[in-house]
Amino acid sequence: MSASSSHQKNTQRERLEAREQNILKAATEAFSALGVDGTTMAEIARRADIAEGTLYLYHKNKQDLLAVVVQNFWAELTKGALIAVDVSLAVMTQLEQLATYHLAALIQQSDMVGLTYRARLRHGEPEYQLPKIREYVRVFDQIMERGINRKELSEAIPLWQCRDVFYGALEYSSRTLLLREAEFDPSVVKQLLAMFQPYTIDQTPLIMAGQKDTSISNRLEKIESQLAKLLSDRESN
Amino acid sequence: MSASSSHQKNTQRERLEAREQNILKAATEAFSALGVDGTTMAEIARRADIAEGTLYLYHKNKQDLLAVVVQNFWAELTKGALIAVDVSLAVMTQLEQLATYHLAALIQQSDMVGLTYRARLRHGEPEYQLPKIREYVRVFDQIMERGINRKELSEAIPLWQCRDVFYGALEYSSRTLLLREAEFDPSVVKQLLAMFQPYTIDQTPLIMAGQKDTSISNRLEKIESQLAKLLSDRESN
DNA sequence: GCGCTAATATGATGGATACTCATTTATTCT
DNA sequence: AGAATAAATGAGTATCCATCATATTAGCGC
Repeated sequence: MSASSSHQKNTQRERLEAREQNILKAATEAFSALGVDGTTMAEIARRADIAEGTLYLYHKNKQDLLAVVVQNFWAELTKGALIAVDVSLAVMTQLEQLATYHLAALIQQSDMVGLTYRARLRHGEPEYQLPKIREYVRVFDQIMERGINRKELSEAIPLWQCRDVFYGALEYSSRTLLLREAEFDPSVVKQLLAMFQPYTIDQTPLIMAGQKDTSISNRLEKIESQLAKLLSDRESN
Repeated sequence: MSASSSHQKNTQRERLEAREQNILKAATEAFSALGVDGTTMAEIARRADIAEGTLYLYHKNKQDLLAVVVQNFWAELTKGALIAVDVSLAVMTQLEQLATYHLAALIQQSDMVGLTYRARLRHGEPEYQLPKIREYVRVFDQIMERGINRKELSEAIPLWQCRDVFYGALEYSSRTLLLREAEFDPSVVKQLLAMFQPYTIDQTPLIMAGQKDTSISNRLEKIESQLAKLLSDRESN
């Protein structure tokens, strides 16, 4: 094989790949700016600088294109989440990092959340979850598993229910913040994490700057036993 | 006024009202069964047994009709919630009732949740919340207020964040349950309520079997009084 | 009851858009 | 270079939302 032919083939493939990316970008921007119904296939084609018919060589239909856009969004989000979380830190800190990242992303790209709901709605099929969202959600699961392995979290922790509380609360909070036209609010994350405290088995106090602090019930138990001892000593006198 | 003329006028109004209800019912069933995109205005008209053009005498357009359908759903849900909650019981029990009712409704009418997301999406307007949903959400707020007034909940409770956790978690959980094709699961409610325990000022232990235990502030108060006694005893010696 | 007026209902029609397909253009292989 | 294959095009089609001129019905004074 000659270098030139190889090169040619390469650039050809690259051109196809580039076009694919072009379409993805054009569609993402259009959907995001104009909404699904406000975006015509003609508009996407125009933005990607191709003919309308060409779109259908890359994507079966509009719904399919939307699904790809949304999947791509969540895949990117997963990448960012993995970077945002520092596995060397305490798991509660990791959760805080993930929650902060997640909430900020939802607020900043709220339009994508709307598109996600729209993409899920494939009528007929029995409520299907996009695979890339599944992957994203697993970031949380991995942190929790780490926590259990490291004995920082109780083994009895109801994993999937915690996950639902975590993502559900953040999603709802992002909507609330947007409705109030408010910015990112760290207290949301703080409050949410506080509700997970009962599941922690804390060894070291540290963690969570600004957070008053950690496993209160653990410390309470210690105080209670000390007090009980003092009182019983007193009585015996 | 003659009885007959009054009656006539009445039936005329009633007929309009009945038609309105017919349209609402037809639209609700169609949207629910076929999805927004799968439902044509012609189909709704057919189901309501009127001409297509007549629809537009009652509703400006499809989006508007969808909004009415969704609003009606949440209004009905509010009625049900008010019945499901027994204000004479402890607030945590009321929360449990509301959570149970809410989760069951979301599962049973999951299609309506999808329609709700779709109805919210009015592009251009800055993320607007449907008034009837606002009313529904207030059911939670009222319970919480009662709890504070009755001293069953801490005054320091972050109300709107708790609300977001409550509804967010339940909404997310309903999706999870549906994906697993599972039924209503009371443990979801139990776990969620357990996370609210730290905010309770419990006078009586009861509530929530399985929950390890209860009000930290209660324990703190006890400790504080014991400590104070100890210290004052010490000083008097 | 009988016109007259206002309110209500209708469905054919226009305009817009998602998707198809016959044709054209580009690329690869010999 | 030329045949064969792959990719791209955009005019055409079917569908659907929304409108509006026309038709039907109801209200009401006489």
